[in-house]
Amino acid sequence: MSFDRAQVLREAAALLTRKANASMDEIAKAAGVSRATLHRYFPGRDALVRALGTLGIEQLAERLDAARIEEGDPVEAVRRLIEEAMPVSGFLAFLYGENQLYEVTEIDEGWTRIDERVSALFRRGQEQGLFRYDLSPAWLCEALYALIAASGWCVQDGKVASRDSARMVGELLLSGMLRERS
Amino acid sequence: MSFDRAQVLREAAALLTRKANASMDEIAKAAGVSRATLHRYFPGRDALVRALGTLGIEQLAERLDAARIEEGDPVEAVRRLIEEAMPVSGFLAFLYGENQLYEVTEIDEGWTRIDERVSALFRRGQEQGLFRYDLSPAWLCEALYALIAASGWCVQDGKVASRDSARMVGELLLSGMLRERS
DNA sequence: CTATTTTGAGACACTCATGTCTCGCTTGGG
DNA sequence: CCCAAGCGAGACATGAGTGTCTCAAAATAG
Repeated sequence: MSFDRAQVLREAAALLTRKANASMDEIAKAAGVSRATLHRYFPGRDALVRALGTLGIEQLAERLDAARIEEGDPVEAVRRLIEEAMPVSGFLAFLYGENQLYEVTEIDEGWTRIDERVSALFRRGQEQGLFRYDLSPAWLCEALYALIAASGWCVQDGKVASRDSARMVGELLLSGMLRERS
Repeated sequence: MSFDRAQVLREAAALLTRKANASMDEIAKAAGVSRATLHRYFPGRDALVRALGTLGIEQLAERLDAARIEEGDPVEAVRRLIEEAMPVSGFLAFLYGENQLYEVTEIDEGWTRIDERVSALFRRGQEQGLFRYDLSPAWLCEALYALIAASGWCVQDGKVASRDSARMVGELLLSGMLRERS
């Protein structure tokens, strides 16, 4: 039985999302490895959480690349971004609550880079006259994260179907909850 | 120096929002009381967190009453709700991340009651043809909480001005980020 | 002013998560 | 088949957080 680093990190993220202060023993059990082995690869809780943080950043950055948010129509770019980010919504929900991670410069810088890319998208949409000017890119950025995390929560809770989650987030963020005035 | 229960709970919530696993000693220091006194009124961490949970529920319920969400135009009711809930956004952000609280039946039931009231508001708006039918009340409910919590986070971070936060949430939730089609 | 109550500071033992170690077993390559 | 490497299980000490207690100081009531 070889050590699957990615699998362990996935299980750890899933558990820590549900139970923020789970012990290393619980994490090891959930990941299907012994506490000793877990400690061999992640020497200490900080190392594990930091690895989760950097992995989350990397995955999110990859999704931003895959969504090509710097290209084409901003509205469509936002929809692509949401569609791509939805599979990592669980991860994002975890990172969102682990506010101690922002004290790690490496992770804080990673978030700053991502924030800049997403904010640039919103700014581009504003400059093209598509997005409202009275909602700042920084706020839209945070709102996007919050809605994606919330949708991940809802899916995990059975309140929203998995295949609907991207549309729910996209429609609400872009068009709001009011009916179209025809 | 008398023991101000409400003040202690406020300080505890503020600290625990920033640092989820602060020690009882840190909480006591932040609240300006000794660890012994803190322990006299809240015998154990669970008791403190549970008190925070029930207080949050109570305050939120009071805000729902103050906003009179069962009366008048649903759109205006949503705006009133957001306006009223904003002062407790810090509390809500804390409760949102403390997922262990949902294991306490008392608190879980409190959330269920609040969810029902808010969902009823959204359903009423839908039945009056004001709100979109393709976004479920349950999802709108969660989205509202997420946006309020996110705005509280933004205000605390200096990304959004305090007096703008209610408008930011209300406009985004109701009308979305797209410019009006004129 | 005196008596009662309440609070703060600290000591103490206890629990639990953690870090580290050893040893036996399984797995896979030679 | 044998051997090296990796993993699991568990023991052990350590440290941080916690619950409980005592006693003196401070606040409050009478």
